[in-house]
Amino acid sequence: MPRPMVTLADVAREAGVDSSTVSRAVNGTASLSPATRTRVQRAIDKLGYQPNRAARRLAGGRTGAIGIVVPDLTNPFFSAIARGAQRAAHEAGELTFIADSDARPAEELALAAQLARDVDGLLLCSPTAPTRQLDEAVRGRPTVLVNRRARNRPSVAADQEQAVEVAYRHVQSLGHREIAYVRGPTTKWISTVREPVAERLGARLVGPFAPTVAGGAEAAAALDPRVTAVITHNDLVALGLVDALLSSGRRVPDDVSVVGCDDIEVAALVRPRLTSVAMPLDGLGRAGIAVLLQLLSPDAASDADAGAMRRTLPVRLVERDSTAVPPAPAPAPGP
Amino acid sequence: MPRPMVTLADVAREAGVDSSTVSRAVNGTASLSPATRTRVQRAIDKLGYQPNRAARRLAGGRTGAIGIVVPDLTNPFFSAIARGAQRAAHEAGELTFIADSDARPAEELALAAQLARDVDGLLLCSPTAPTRQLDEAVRGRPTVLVNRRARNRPSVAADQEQAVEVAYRHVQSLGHREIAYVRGPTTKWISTVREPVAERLGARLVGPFAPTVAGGAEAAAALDPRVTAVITHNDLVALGLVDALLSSGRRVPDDVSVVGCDDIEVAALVRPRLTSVAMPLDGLGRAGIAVLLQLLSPDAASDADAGAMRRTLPVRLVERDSTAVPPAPAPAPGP
DNA sequence: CTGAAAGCGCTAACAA
DNA sequence: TTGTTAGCGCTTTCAG
Repeated sequence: MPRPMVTLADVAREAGVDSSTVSRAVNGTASLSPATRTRVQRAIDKLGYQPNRAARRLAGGRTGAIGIVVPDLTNPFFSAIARGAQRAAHEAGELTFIADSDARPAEELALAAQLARDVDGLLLCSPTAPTRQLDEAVRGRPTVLVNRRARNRPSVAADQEQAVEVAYRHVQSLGHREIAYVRGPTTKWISTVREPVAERLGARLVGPFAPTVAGGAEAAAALDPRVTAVITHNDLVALGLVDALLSSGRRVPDDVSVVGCDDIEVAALVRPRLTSVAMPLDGLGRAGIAVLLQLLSPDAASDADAGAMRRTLPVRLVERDSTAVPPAPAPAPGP
Repeated sequence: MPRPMVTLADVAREAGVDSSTVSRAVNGTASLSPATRTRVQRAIDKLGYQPNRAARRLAGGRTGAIGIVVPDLTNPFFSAIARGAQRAAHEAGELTFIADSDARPAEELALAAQLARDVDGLLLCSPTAPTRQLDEAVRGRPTVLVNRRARNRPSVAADQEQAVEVAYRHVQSLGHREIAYVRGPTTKWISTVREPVAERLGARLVGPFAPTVAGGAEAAAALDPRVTAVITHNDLVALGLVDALLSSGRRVPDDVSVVGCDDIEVAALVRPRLTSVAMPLDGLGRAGIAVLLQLLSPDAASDADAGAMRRTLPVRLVERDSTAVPPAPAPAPGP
């Protein structure tokens, strides 16, 4: 039988004090005499009191919960970020609610809006909706963007410019000259920073394609045959690309080298093992929570400072078996 | 600027009725005259009213939220179930909160207990804590177990006996005679039903090992060299096993055939493509929500009926490249 | 069919 | 340092 819930009033009665005193004891809102403090604590322990989140929120207090919105939990990229965030939050004593927007901007906004009413702060992972609309959805709740930047809003992201550069330099140093970059969804922030870099470096852009295994297969079909090295939007695309390439009789890395992005777990499991640019997934989640907690802290930074709260995490190339020196060029016409 | 929240009272004022009337209109709790109904609806639309979940819960009503607890979101098995569940819930107009227990029973109980206070019902995926403790944690909130059974409690699960059988029959029909089953964690419900079946069929049990890629690698080392076919606890184990086998110079499927379980997405991406027993992941999530919604419905089944609410979903073998006929046996000593 | 009124459990002034 | 007093927004008797 579900025992009746223990309330503040119950504890107060047990301890022989007023419920507001118990509240203060629980929240550390004011200083109490050591005597009552221990008396209250004993009552709490005896009764097994647990604060009621709904009541707290209704009364305008903190709930101790953080909301996390991700586009797709089945994407290892996001589940890794979510896991890192959740762990960091729990270590700080905060509960997390995760919600999956199914990569639909409307859903993303709806979820953010819903969650915003029930939690103290929000972590929005790779949100695609316009900043303006995001603002409206969260209605002033402290929010940090993960893997996306926006003017004057707290955010944490991996160094995307570095990601492209490190991948490009790698294949370039191997001797490749015809290098392609497979574009992901154009609306993503990540694309807007990567693609100019890729272009400047001299890569030829192909796509855009969906950031999925299926997208990678499509990209394979669209690839110029002269290209000997490909850098992809993410590992999923790389996986689909490699798979399609192999199926069509081309060898990896003998005929074409492939570099993925994100270094998700399976990258190390497939054959050939995928060379990939490792993103600090766990770190992104943790850093996101760290920033959010700071925003939430009583001595909260002013709104002005909040804009300055951006964190950029470095990436790292993990070299495996999907990259090698380019095939010998067709013999040039004799002199 | 975050506009002030629109409340029932605001709507009531706008419509010229009492707030209780608006409440009734919103919840369909009682019959209203068509006239007021439309008047209220118009006011709601005009003001953009959204019910406040915390207030609802505090007042003892439904919140329209469902909690989902999974052991590990980075495990594709669970993220697929969670996705299915979330979609089904959203289609029914329910919000979902997902929490990851990090595969720790204590955490699992804590999360269930926390969530139980904020949602209408719970979906517990592959919970490992004892039934008694789970009961205590959810405190009478409608709860359905996914991928785990317990006496007299609503649950949905894949047909695990069939899973072992179908895998075993497959390699057996290929001609294998020395067949091993790699055990997962012994405390899992799934293990308690599968292992007796495997044993009865004639498989030799090895393990237990962790249900991870690393566990698979360990299993490879522990494998009797005479074994020509292996059925694993899940695909992750199969992946690790295959990888270790290949690294140690044995060929798959030429020397040893491997059958995974769950048919997670990467099973089709690795080389050799993994033969696997597909579990109805999306279906499990959806079925779980379906049962839960039924439990939640006003004409809720009595507790007695609840125990009868179990659903078993069929599995299906997906044959790929990791299984083949066994290698020719070493020539027997001549007659 | 609809209004009035009493809380749900908690926090936050405001007094004392 | 502690008690008193209002609500937070909503559901739900109980009248009418």
